[in-house]
Amino acid sequence: MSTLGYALLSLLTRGPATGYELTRRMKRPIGHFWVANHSQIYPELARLTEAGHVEVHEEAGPGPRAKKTYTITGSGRRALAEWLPQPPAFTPRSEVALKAYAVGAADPARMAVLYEEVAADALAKAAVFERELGELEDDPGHPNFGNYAALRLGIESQRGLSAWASWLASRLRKYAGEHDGAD
Amino acid sequence: MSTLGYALLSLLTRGPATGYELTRRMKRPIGHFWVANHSQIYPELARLTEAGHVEVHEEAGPGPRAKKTYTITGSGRRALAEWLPQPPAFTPRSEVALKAYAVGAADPARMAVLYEEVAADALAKAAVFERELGELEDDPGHPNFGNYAALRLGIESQRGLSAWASWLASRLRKYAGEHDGAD
DNA sequence: ATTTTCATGTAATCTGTTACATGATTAC
DNA sequence: GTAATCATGTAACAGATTACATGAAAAT
Repeated sequence: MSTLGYALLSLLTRGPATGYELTRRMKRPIGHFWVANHSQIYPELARLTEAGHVEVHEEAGPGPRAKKTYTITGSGRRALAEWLPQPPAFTPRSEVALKAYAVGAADPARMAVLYEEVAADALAKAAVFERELGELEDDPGHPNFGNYAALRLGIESQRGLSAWASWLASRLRKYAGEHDGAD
Repeated sequence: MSTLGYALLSLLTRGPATGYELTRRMKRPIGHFWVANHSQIYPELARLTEAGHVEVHEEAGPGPRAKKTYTITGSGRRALAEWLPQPPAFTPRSEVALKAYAVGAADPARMAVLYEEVAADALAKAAVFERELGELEDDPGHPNFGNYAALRLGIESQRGLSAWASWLASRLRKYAGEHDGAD
């Protein structure tokens, strides 16, 4: 099964939902860490249904097609519980880091502006996460502890990114100041 | 142009290379932040050549085909210099965070083991980056400053990840201790 | 009246992974 | 002699993005 399948099962542990609702749930807070759009979600839900990991309840919908509400099954819960403790796959693909690697190929003053923006954006994101965190409990027994744990990772990451971007921006600013007009 | 194209141009700012060599250069240190395999790289080099961003020099190769050495052109440098200061795209897709979000659906003792491993792996990675950093200069004027900057981001990220994973592991350990046998 | 929300799907395209395929040279 | 390294490609498949397509109900 694909990671998206597990992501949908994870969302369905919070309660039954339609494909439309899952598309929205993919945004807050899980969308900060995993994104998918409806054109990916609908076919994946069909696959999960065929595999017996979810069950569908159909009703008359607002549009031309039936509204389908999905519920996670025992088989779905078991599949999720087996996948979770396995070492997470990590495919490094960070455009921020890639641009840093190539930073010498661009104008340092312009790159300083970029990293000042990156630092500010990261702090703003951290603040958003912080606000969301305030509504949750730091208790592994609470059903929303997963949201809490994921948000804490987000805050940690964004703060680290902001600190790094500030450092790089100041280095580039200083260098640009020392070398402008002279080259 | 795709991000992979810019990644290859970035590598070529460090000097001419064959597709084979670029495949290896994609590993240390850039591969910590951006990965690609040769089956992606060869067609992309053909596209870059057609676009005029790189130039090819052909020689007799060890195998049945000619060995091709690629050099970045002025057009390639310009394309790279224009791309770099633009806000980096960020597609959140973190399996670690996704698993944290669903942590309540698995056995807490097993998940504690997972996050202890994640914490240890992250520290090990940070140590590798640290060693690579030792050979580089903290000076924007130095041609390898990009490597330095990227590695510092890697160290920052891995340390943050490790701290977070340790926190989560201890929370889960404590919870598992309080609740084992009782459920 | 127009826009947003709810609701579901398909098609085309792009990107990325895994596997297949060839063959010389060098190291063990 | 066997394995690793150097070197380049293609094909099949999987995963993700953008665009196309429909239509009711509610809000502005």
